[in-house]
Amino acid sequence: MATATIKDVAKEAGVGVGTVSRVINNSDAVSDSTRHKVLSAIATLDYTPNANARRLSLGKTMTIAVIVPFFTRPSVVERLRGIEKVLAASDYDLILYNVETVHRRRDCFQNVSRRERVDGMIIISLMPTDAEAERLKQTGVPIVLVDTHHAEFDSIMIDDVAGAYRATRHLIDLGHTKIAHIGDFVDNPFNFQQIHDRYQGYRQALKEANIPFRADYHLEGEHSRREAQRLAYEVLTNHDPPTAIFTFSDTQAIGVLEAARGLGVHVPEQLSVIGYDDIEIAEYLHLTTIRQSLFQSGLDGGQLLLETMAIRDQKPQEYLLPTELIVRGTTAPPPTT
Amino acid sequence: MATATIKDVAKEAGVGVGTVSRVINNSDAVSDSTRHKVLSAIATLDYTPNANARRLSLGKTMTIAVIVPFFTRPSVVERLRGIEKVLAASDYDLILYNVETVHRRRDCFQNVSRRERVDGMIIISLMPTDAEAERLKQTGVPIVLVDTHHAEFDSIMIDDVAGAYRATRHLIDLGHTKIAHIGDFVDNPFNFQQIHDRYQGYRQALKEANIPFRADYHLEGEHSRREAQRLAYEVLTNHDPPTAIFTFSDTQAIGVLEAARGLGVHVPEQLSVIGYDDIEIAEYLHLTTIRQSLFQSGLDGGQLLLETMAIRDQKPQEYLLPTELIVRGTTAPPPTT
DNA sequence: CTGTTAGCGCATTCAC
DNA sequence: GTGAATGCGCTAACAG
Repeated sequence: MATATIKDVAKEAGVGVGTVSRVINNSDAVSDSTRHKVLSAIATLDYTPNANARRLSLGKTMTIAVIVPFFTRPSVVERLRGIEKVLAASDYDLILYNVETVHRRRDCFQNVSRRERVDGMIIISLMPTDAEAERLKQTGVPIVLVDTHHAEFDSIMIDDVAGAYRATRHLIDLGHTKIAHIGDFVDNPFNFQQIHDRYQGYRQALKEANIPFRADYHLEGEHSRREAQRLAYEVLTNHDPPTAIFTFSDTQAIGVLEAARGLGVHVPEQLSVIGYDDIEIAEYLHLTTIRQSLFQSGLDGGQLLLETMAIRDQKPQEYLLPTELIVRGTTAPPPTT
Repeated sequence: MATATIKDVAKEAGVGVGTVSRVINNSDAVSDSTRHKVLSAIATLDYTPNANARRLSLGKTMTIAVIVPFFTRPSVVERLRGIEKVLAASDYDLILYNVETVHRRRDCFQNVSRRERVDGMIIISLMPTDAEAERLKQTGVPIVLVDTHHAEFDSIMIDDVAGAYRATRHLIDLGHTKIAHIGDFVDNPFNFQQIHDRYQGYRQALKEANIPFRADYHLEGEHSRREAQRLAYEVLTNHDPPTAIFTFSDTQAIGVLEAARGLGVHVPEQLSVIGYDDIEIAEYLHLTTIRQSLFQSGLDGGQLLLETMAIRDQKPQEYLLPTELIVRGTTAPPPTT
């Protein structure tokens, strides 16, 4: 209980602490006989090195921080899983910072990377401002961005403009012209760039098809099924309702489906719905959506960080992950009224 | 970049390191004038204390470990969120250990609590064996169990036997007698007690109603929607199919719903389905289920750990969280053939 | 009130 | 090969 230290082991084995340290770290400069003595001393004392002391001495923490917004969202969980998977296979521990408020966001950005608390850092979906990036960079800890981007750092990106374009385009190709978009607040304190990008993709597809943008078809609200349902209800009971709705996420698409069900409007006969992410439940719901490589982005991000920590001082690497249109049962040509 | 140390600050401010340490730790034994000097020195040097050195000196790590199986499962994520919430409000960091293999389970149980790596530990859903408990106890780190139990530790439990009993009973009250149960493997290497408990609750309700247990109505499989779907398909295409199915989780219930849909059997007219957990999507799916306090269990677990770490050496506390039957649209009386 | 000093537990020179 | 000494950065106890 009074956990043994390296000194105890040294005494027990009748050697110096240096020697013990050497066998712990697999130094080859130890004779087999003494190594054996030390090993058995370690065993009888049930000794484990104190990680803190080790880290202090080494100047490394063997932990990497992951900063993630709303980690309970299905899409985020998938990314996290990817990161966790590569980290679990390494010697690094993962410390999780969940941010659900701007205050917490600021706090994490300012403090986590400092205090030699971590050897590396992964930031998911939260785009650093230039000022934040500058500060982050100064701390010297390797950072990789997943699902977001900044010139100063490594990043695994998803082309959300293209993804949203593709979604909208799918609707247009089906014959729709009255296409609404339900998303989060484009201007948001978290600096979620994805919201802006997907909105842009939507606008772009519209423009390209010469479909005038209608402000009353662009609804913004907090990210939740409930809120999306409310917004969908609003636009669907409009005097001139849309025949298709593209949502920022599958979660929101489900809210739209719910609103439609409540209103008795049939999907996809009377209303087409397309989401974004392709979360697991989407398949069961026959939801047409844009698939992005959620899990893969986490995997890649973790991998990239590990590499960056090893090499150091390279110029930032950027990877772009593809999106894919998954056509299922919630989209169809508009009603031929 | 060459991060300033407490010594630099002391020199800059023209004081001793002890004084700097005092102002950092808000000791009141510092005059306002010197405190001010130190503070400004800290500011100009952009100094942040090295957390590692601090921890080594203090003998505390200010981090707590959370060991969680399959953290991507919706129910688990909810619990995790509860824990994260109380930890974020404290000064403790959360380090996450996800276990998806028995090997990893063993590794976590054996090593995480040692090496003064953490000040406390929360184990979710994984029941320690007596041997493991013994070992864990010896490390001296406070531990609380969430959604599982052991006499040696604090725990936040859910009465799964009662929950499963309630679910089965609901079906029986509706008039069903041909009730199947789809769950995980009762004998599993992770030592998930919940599987056993829910199975017991099912058996108990059956017995109490004098409904003989049928082995062919008890299906076991890996925990996933897909597998549950497969099992449901199997039992539903049986020569004498059940009229109701109780599943270990909502996720599996969705698989059952999917199988029913594929087979063209109507829910709830021809088949009743009841799940367990009441995950978010359950409401949208009109799934009848047993609600357990997922988020709350995390909250309580985190809180309990914080308290235990402060008080120390109390006898283990046990809390039991309630379950609740949520009747929605997937259960009804059996068909009156 | 404040400067000085002795560890915290381990890794790493440097001599032997 | 191996033991002893030095330092990682900080806190706490001890003088003053």
